[in-house]
Amino acid sequence: MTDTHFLKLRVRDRISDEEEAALRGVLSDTIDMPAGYTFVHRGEELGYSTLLTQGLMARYKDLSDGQRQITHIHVPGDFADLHSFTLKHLDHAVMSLTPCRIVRAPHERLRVVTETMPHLTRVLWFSTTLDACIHREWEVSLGRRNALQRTAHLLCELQVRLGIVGLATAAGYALPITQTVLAECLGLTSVHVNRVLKELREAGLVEFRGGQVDIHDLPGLERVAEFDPAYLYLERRDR
Amino acid sequence: MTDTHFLKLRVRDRISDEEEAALRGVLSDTIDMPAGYTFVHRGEELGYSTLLTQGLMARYKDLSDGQRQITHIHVPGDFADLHSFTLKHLDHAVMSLTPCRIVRAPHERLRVVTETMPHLTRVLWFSTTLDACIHREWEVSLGRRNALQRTAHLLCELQVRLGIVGLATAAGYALPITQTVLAECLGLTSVHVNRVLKELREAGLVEFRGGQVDIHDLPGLERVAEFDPAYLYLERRDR
DNA sequence: CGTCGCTTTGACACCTCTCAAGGGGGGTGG
DNA sequence: CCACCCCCCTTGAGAGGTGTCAAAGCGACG
Repeated sequence: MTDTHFLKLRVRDRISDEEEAALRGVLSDTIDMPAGYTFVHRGEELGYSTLLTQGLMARYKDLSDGQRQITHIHVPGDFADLHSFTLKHLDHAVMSLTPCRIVRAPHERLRVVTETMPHLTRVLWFSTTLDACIHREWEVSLGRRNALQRTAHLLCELQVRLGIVGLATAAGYALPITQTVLAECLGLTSVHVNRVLKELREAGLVEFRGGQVDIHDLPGLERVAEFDPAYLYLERRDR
Repeated sequence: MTDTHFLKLRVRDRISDEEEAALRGVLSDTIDMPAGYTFVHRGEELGYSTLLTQGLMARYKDLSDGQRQITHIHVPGDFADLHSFTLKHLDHAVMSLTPCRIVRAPHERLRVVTETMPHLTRVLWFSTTLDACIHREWEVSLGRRNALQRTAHLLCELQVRLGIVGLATAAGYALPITQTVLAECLGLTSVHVNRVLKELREAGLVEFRGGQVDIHDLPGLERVAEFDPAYLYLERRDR
């Protein structure tokens, strides 16, 4: 069930059998949780990182006036909080957006990896820098793209990221979240997201309904978003 | 001249003499460059990372319509592109905002560190995850804070980050950039940044003029920004 | 069959952008 | 030494994108 993670890693690097075994050895308990459950609170001391194997999760920050900004969406195969290994406690919270299955990776075991397996350590390090690449692209969206482009861009990103782990095709993917959650990713209100989705639908590009994204015109969608997947580092390299 | 970097590291962790020596050994040539010089282009293959010792730099992405989003500002002591060690090539460009002095850290030397010095490796890894923390806070600003709060927040962040390396006090700091650059950080137009700065000035909070930030009311400014420096991880911990 | 959460739509407000013009300061060349 | 120029800052007027408020529709579920 952790195969999605190795799928994701192997898109970007060569992972030896020994490394795969070591990484599997890092993992401990499997836990299931319902949707909408905040299982890492801001500032909380963490002794393990969380590998997501099923479902969608989000990193988010709350503001004093009740607003919320989601800073990252996690798909199966992602370490949701590998960065807590170096940070110790997080500057944000992490919640499940759908029912999720996770596997824990205790930090003391990760530490052993970093002390014995340099290449695998670089692969894990890369994984956190890849998260940062996505953060930067979201900054660009939030800062410079209008609501339509921004929404289209997120849908394109998720198509690629879910596609890597076999959960999306060019025709679409399951995205069982509400328009309100989408709005919290996009720095918009749910009312406006609704209007934008209508516009994308009427343009014949993509339809988001009932937790399902149906892509009718992927090139068209990517054109609207000016989507360039380079920031997702899909090519295989040695780290 | 690389002392600012060790100042920054030592705020967050214990660095042994041996580790300091190893890190100094990683560094090679010192280079000076003028303001406004893009010295890392998007997608370019990189064989070294860049430690900034003097001046300000920015990571940015250009959009097809000529807009630009700055995703991060670097202050002295920062590795501007340590993440290129694991990424190999960057998804964004890096430029000098002011005249800068940098020191290069060849990747093959960094690799030796990651194969022999686990703790120092984690410290370097931490440094890239700290960048990601700042990216996330910028996402929150860009997505949820209005122009006034957003501007105030950036000025607070720079006060702290420059303060760590002795380049800011509670009374202010040098910030020799234009309002246009500020706008490219904040996802605004320079015209609107100008209006916001006027509002902050007339509220008696802060004055930005001639490349100098004069803070007249730091608590007031932090209140407007709802600034909480937790995301900058100012406490010392073992990584 | 009622309730509750999510979606959808409309009218209007407001924040930020766009376009435009003028002012100021520093550098450069005559 | 002065004049000019260029870049940046400043301000105004109007436009437009997104938010706010409100109400109705819809579907899942008990």
